Amino acid sequence: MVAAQGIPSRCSDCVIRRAGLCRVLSPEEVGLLSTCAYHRSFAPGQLILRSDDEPVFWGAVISGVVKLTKLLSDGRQQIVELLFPADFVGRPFSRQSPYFAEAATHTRLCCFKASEFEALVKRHHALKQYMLESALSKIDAAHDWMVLLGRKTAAEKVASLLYLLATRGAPDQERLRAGDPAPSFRLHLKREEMASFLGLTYETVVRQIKSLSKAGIICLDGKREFCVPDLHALQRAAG
Amino acid sequence: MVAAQGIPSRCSDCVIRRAGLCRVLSPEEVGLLSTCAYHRSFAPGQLILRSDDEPVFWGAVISGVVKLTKLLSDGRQQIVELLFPADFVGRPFSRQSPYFAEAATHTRLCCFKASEFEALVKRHHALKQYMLESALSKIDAAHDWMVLLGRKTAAEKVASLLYLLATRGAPDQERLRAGDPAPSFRLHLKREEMASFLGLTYETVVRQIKSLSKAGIICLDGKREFCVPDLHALQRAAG
DNA sequence: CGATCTGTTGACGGCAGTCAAGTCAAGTGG
DNA sequence: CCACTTGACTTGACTGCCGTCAACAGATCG
Repeated sequence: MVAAQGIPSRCSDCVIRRAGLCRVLSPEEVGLLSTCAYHRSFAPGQLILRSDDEPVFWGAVISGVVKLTKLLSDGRQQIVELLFPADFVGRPFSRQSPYFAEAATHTRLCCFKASEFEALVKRHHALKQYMLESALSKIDAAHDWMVLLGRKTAAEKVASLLYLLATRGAPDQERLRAGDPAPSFRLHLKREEMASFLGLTYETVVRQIKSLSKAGIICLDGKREFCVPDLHALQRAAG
Repeated sequence: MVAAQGIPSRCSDCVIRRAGLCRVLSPEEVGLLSTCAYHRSFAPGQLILRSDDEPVFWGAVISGVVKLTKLLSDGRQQIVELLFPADFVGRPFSRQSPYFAEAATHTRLCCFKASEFEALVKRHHALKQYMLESALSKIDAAHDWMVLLGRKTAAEKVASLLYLLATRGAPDQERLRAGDPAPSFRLHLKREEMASFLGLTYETVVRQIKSLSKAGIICLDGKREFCVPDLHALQRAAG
């Protein structure tokens, strides 16, 4: 765990005050949480949590993208989840983190002590209800991703990821919706990270992006800027 | 949903009274639940919940194995989870089931009304805490399976599934542990179901089982009876 | 300027999918 | 009891998708 300067947070004017877990907290509960909360920044590639470590803090993503990864003993790696702003980082009620959490982009977290958060969850039922419903949603998302990993072709996998990032991976105002006039969006992941999330190699990701681009389903502007002329076409390509 | 005879349950002498969600319920809470609980039997292959339907009941597995499956629009299928005795069946706090639930073996469920169970969860904090912790565990398991689907070879996938079934898929007293003297255990899944869970075809599963058997890591007795001479060897073969 | 990181492209090969045929056991019905 | 069907499983031949390996291009940076 890397030492970092703690900046006291003021929740009332926080950009995620009305989203994620903070949304369900009453002003008093936010006050309680904010007494032990502080902000931290992470550079791209920087480790946030180490697998098997006992985490000392958890947090909420304020900005940036966090990837959760697991390793096989011989080094093969799989990204198992991507976290976006307002998502919760950490695994309550376990002594060991089941995965590595790593900043994919420059990332800001609102952190709080693990023990104090667990106590808060146990006492505050709206928060516990939120944690439960959000865990159930994450199970649904994991199941969807298992279908992708087990049954989709490389082309469908890449299309699925681009669709996900276009519709979910950006701040609300930047998200694409059906009918939008082909705005571009920025890809926050490297080719290698896309591959690691999709169960592919990065060469295959490169080839499939090129193939989608040739088919006119996406257009590239540089390496990281995409536009999607027809969101439905992308969705169809995703299977 | 197939009509079936309801049999009033008596929880106190139920085989799963001390496991799963029933374990965390006080006698009074069990009493409350049992007023709306009834047992149902399902034949192998019989549908329990249909994807996109609004479920009218949820339940707990008393005996048997339940598979949760998802479909792609062209019919490709993926099993996303297997449920064993004491596991909870259903997706609370959602109007639509995200998957099909189907009996893999002859199965008995203890069913209760969806609405009454949700109300019970909202009021009883020990139950809500159990549902939360069990949801978080299921996320961990789903993540592990994503690593399998994304990164493991066919041989490792089959070995992983056999390891899982040997150590988790049987009633407590039949589970294998390291050092046990190679007892045999019964495989409850068809080759096709194994393939569907592993992201493979059933021909590949057949070939990999044969290959593990030739390597002496497992031995076959008929098609469904397995023994594992060395559990560690199987674990190593699982990657 | 070289070093490093990220991304691209091509050649080649192998793992696992596809297609097809065949075995075996359990049922079913005359 | 036998002929037939059905479902589960096995095996072989072939193919192709995607992984592997290698070279290279472009950007960034000290």
